[in-house]
Amino acid sequence: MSSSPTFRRLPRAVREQQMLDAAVRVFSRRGYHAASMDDIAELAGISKPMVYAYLGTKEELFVACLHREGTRMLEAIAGAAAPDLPTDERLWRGLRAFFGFVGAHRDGWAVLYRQARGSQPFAGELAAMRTRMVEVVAGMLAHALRADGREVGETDLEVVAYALVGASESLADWLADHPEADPEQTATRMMSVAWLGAAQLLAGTTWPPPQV
Amino acid sequence: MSSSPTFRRLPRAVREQQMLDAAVRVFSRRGYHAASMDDIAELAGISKPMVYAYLGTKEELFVACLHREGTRMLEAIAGAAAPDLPTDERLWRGLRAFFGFVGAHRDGWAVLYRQARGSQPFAGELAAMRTRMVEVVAGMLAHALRADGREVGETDLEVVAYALVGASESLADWLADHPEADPEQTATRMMSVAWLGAAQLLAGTTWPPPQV
Amino acid sequence: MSSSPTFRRLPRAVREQQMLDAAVRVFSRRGYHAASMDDIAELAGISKPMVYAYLGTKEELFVACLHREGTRMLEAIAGAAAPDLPTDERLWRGLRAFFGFVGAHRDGWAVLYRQARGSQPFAGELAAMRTRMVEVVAGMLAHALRADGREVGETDLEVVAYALVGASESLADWLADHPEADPEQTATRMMSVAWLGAAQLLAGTTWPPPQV
Amino acid sequence: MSSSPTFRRLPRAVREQQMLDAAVRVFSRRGYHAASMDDIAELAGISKPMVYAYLGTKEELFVACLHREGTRMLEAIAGAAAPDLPTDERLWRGLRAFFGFVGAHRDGWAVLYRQARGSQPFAGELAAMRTRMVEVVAGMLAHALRADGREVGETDLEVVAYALVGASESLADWLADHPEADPEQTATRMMSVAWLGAAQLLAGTTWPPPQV
DNA sequence: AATGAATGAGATTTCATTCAT
DNA sequence: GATGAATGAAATCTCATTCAT
Repeated sequence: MSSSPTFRRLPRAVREQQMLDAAVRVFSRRGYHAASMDDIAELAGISKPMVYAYLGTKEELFVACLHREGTRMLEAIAGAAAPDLPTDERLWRGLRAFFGFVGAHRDGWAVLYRQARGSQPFAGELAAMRTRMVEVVAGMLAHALRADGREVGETDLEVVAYALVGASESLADWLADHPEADPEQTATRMMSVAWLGAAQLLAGTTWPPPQV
Repeated sequence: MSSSPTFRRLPRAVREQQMLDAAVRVFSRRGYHAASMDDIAELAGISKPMVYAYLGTKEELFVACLHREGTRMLEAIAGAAAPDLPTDERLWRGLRAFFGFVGAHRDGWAVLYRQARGSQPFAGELAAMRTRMVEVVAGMLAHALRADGREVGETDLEVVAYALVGASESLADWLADHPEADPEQTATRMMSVAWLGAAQLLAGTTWPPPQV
Repeated sequence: MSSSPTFRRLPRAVREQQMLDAAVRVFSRRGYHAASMDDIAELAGISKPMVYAYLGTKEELFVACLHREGTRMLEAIAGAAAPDLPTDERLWRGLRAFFGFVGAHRDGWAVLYRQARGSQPFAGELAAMRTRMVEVVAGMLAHALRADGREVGETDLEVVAYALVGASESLADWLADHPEADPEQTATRMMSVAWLGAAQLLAGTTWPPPQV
Repeated sequence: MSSSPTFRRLPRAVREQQMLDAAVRVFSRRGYHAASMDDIAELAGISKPMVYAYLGTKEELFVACLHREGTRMLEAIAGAAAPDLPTDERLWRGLRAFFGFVGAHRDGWAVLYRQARGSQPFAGELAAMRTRMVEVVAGMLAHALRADGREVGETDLEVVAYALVGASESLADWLADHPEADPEQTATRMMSVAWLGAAQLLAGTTWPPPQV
């Protein structure tokens, strides 16, 4: 009897995933503040004290969501942009993976990320993820530069990467607001802007053009 | 005597500005939810009921802040980017004005804007401002294209503008997080990416390169 | 110039009536508590401090409304039920006047009265009005009795009068809730119950019938 | 030990009754608006959030009180007025039960009922209870009529029932204001008026008498 | 392991009411 | 006489969080 086929006492790891699933949904739909721990516990089909026991405070719970979804997204991107490909191909595949992910998990990353921006409590986690993201992009660019025998200041690199990441996020929003749009085509458009702009920049072309 | 130096009973318009000033500061520093109406009233040197009487609900108050700061910023940009200049010059001056504004009002627009993203109640106001912004940028690009005798689909234009706006917002964040950074130089960097990328794109170059 | 044909500075009495008109309307429509002094002042086309200066506190203002409307109603009844008529005729005319008044001033009587019931602050005024009312009815009954050479205990008289007044009030509510109903017919129905019941009672018939 | 005499953590049903008891008292004594949720919670010996958790909004709480007390009273009346008794006996027992109930629970039904009248939010509940009450009375009258082979229009019946209910309520008020009065005697007085009046009316006697 | 019961603390909002001009 | 400006005080409601079973 205790070993009934419908498990009540699930192993901890499974329960935690259920809770995170519920939390991501509720946070996404209602926003961080409007979401209540009651809502989350109810959607997870579990009592509130369990949520606290397993995942801690509301803030900690949100960070956990952020972490899981962010990691999933980074993995999707990293898995697509294999390091042995040429840089433009890597960038392209990375962007495609990014927009694909955003399109597929409308509940997930992008929404959480938007919630987190501008809320001090999450600055730490946010900064960490952004850094990981920027590092990936900057890494690609640096690799291309080195292959080309060129050198660029670190700050320059960071800023460019930042701009690319920001542009992508912005288009992710645009995509979220235009459900009929095609993620693939959006990725193509972003790639055009990014690649052409970044390529030129890294090739040494600058603005304003050198005054003769 | 009648013009006593300690003013009580100020006219409505003055008080409203004081309140908005206070509200912008508090919202920026603590975030929308953590900010309390008590805090705002206290900083404005007035009692809470006055805030409600003049500016309405907390939500309405935030929208009012958003509106005032956004309008100020748009005016700063529009004032800098005179329509009779060449496009690259307009874009450059616009960006310089934008980053200058963000650098000078670190409490203002950019932070509020971040708060508002992802909060449904502000979606309307936000969309309106983003639209105004995108229109300005898209207008510049379209002008340049037409002057060049080229034609580009409206969606393409919108997406590119979106990407540029997003990239700029992202760098504004970066600027806010790096107080030692120079707004002017940040503008230059952004201009490089934007102009070179957009210019190429609009010039007809696309990615991927046509396969031979 | 000061004697412009459109009077701004109205004599006090007129202003007070305007305010009372506005107050009766607002109290009736929204209920005592939901009605705000702002609403009343606005509808009266005057500033709030004037309301306070002329008619005092919100509570006092409500009592003033109650008083004015109640007096009007009592006058209407008293005017209809001339003391030199036979008792049944007086009662009938009184009831007809009462239901006519209620039908005509649905805002005034019914709602004000309903508001006031059960609110301690107005118990005093209310009790006074009910007493006046009960006295009138009891007076009619006593007159009829005396004319008939019969005597009835004072408490009995009061209680019967109370019951009649209560029944009338109840039908007044019913009338207020059934706008299609005819006040005159309602008065007739009430008269039937009242007269037949009271008449029998006063005639010496009682319930239960004397056990043989 | 487990059944410690100082109970904390009572089961929900018990706490709900405690809260309703407290709410009825506070609402009765202070009136709906003057009553604060703090007062009620304190009298119930519990914290405010529990009241909200179990019984909802202040409005809902008041409706719950109304419902409980109204049901109790109707049950007291229905239990006393057994359907197999002759009509006058049923009416008499019903009235006695009514005045007995009102006399015993001076805090309860009658006072709440008065609060509710004229407040829109409670119109629904109120109408329902009044309807139940009127139906009971009208049922008695209709039964008597049918037994007598007579027929009366439905509206007539409703109006008469209304008048009787109103008269009873009014005497209930009178009883509440005269603590020394005897409920039983008050019931007798009401019965006299009601029965004699209604009996005559239903017997076909009307007012005015047919003009010869 | 799991949960119903319970609460401290604080937020927004609304009014009646009064200065000061 | 008349009013815009201003506020003290309070009420409702919600939540994250924790006992005790």
